[in-house]
Amino acid sequence: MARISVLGEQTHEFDGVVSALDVLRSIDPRPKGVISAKVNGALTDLSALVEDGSVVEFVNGSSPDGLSVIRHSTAHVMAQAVLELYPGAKYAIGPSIADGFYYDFELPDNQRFSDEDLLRVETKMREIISAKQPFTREELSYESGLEIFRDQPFKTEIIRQVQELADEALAEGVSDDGVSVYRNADKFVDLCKGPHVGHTGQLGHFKLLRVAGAYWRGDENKEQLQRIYGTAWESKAQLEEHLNRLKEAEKRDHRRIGAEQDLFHFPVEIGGGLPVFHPKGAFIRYQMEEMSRKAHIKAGYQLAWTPHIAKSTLYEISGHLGWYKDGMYPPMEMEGATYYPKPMNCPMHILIYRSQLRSYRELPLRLFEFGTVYRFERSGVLHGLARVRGLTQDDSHIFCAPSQLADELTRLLKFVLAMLRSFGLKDFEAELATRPDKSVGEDAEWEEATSALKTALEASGIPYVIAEGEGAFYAPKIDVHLKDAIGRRWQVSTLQVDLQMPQRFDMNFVDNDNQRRRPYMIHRALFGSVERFFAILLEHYAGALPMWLLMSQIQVLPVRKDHETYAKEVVGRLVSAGARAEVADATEPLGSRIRKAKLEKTPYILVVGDDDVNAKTVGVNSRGSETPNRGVPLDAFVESIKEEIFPPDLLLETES
RNA sequence: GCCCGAGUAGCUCAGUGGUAGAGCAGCUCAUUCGUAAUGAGCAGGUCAGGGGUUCGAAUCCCCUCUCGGGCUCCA
Repeated sequence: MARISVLGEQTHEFDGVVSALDVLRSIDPRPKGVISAKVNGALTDLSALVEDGSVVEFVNGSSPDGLSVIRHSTAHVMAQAVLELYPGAKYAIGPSIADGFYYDFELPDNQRFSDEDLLRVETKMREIISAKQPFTREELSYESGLEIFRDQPFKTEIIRQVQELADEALAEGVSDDGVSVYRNADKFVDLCKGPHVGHTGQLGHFKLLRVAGAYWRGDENKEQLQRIYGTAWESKAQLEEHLNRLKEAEKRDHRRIGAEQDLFHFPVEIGGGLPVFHPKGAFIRYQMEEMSRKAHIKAGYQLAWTPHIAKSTLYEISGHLGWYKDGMYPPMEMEGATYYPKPMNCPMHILIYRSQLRSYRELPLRLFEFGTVYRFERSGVLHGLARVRGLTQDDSHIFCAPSQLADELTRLLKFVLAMLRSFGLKDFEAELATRPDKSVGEDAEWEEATSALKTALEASGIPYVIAEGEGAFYAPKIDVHLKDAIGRRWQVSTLQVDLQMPQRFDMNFVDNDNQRRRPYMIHRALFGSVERFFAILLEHYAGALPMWLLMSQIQVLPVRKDHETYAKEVVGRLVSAGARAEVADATEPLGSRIRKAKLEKTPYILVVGDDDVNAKTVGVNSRGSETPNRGVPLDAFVESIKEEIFPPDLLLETES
């Protein structure tokens, strides 16, 4: 007799041994969509036996756990297909990942996958899927495992490393008692912890996406394997939706929009990762920066300005030459001194602080600068504006008394979120990154700084997770992530409590008891880098940026040449109301000019013809709307756009 | 940096060993039009660069550069 509770239902009783599947069938003779089970909270095969007294929960293919099982099983099918097509291929690991899966291979004779090969692999996978091969689990000793995989160096390496890599190996199917493997129909066996779907027929809504290189165990000193990425879903509809999302993401690619809208480019003559901004792009930057500067000044920051290069001494004191020399541009020699392009602004801001004796009355002292820094990024990591070699940080350094730390961080995080929200971004998550293994400083300091960051996070009300050991070597930090319009996460702002620089630069202030004390230092980038934030905005808005950022907000289109006088009058009204508007001369047909203006994503296209000249009206085409709104009185239109032509007023938002 | 892929007009692309092509964009002229492409003409190329094979190379081979997808890295 076995008594099994089903989550959300009553307890069932069975004679003898039962599997999760038996339990499921006792509830529903023809269950649909269930592909896995959780027994006492642990994800397991439906075929797994369930002990007396267990609590069982069934996992649907559309749930996150269910999708992960489908993806992992699809990865196995892919490995089976590759091994059949390439006898002698070595296979490494094949986990499920966000939206899909991958599997790493080493093909015999140094063969490489091509895009056509992916189609062949897909075809083979579909054969395996139609064959409805069952996934069967076996538990083996280490010795049997090593025997089965004697020709598979990656598998045997995983098994052998069980002692020193116990945790990692656990995820690959190695446990203290031995190893588990999964077989499909005697044709394929893989070292695997599971669970899997019952048989391959439960799979099928997948697509192989691309082939890429990947290092064995993620170590660039080890061999490079070939990785195939794929995506897999429970239903055809979900798969198609995902493929559409990928297409949508491609359309939103900021590099594509940047070219289409003539915003920026990367001249080869200048070098990789070094963008130039064209007039329209530069105007957007200008608006971003001006809005930000004004907000900072209102929020009690003082502006700073610092040069682009400095003597090596500065970076010896700051420690950058010790920790990050590889990421710095190489030095220049001049008159016996060695200069480096700056990789960070903080040492220079510290020198401003240190230029005089500071009183506790001056604290918190908040310095702010759009500081351009240069970092040597390896060629393969460059990615449009999102990863460049010359970037402008909206960088601030706040120096405060220890007692002010928690309040200052709370205030700062609120400011950061208000600024991000004023760009129309709404969905935030944060990570609190704690002390890494490779770090400097006293435990007590780390403890204090980390707890101050936590206080700020709690006060902000945004969700956060702890990223254990992910802090910088000198500081715990908060990283703010945002979700864009199509659900992608981007890391933007970072707040760090520096435990090193104040000591390295021997900073101090005179406290109210006339004693000299060490100030605390907070580093903060809000956009992160202006370039990257620019890219995020372009992708979030799919190129249709908020009106206040744009150089051209309104285009006025006279129907015929003889309407141009009135069109100019309209532009005059708009400009005196503070908008940026221009006339598109009637040299081309109206339809053609409308099309052009719409492709440029102009927020408002005003068409003026005979009726409008007589009635002092405009025909309004709003961005995103298909149908024009004709005969709008000019005064009413000007009134309606009064808000959106100007940058949002951040101070109002921070106070509310 | 490493693996794979791709570079043809400003952009999107066709051209697989035999005279370098189209559409859009640009320029000129004509057209004056009420909501997503008016017409005609002109101009535009070291086929990424270099080397090789060949009677002949955009096309085949080698090297380099740049870009893309990943990996590693990201103060």
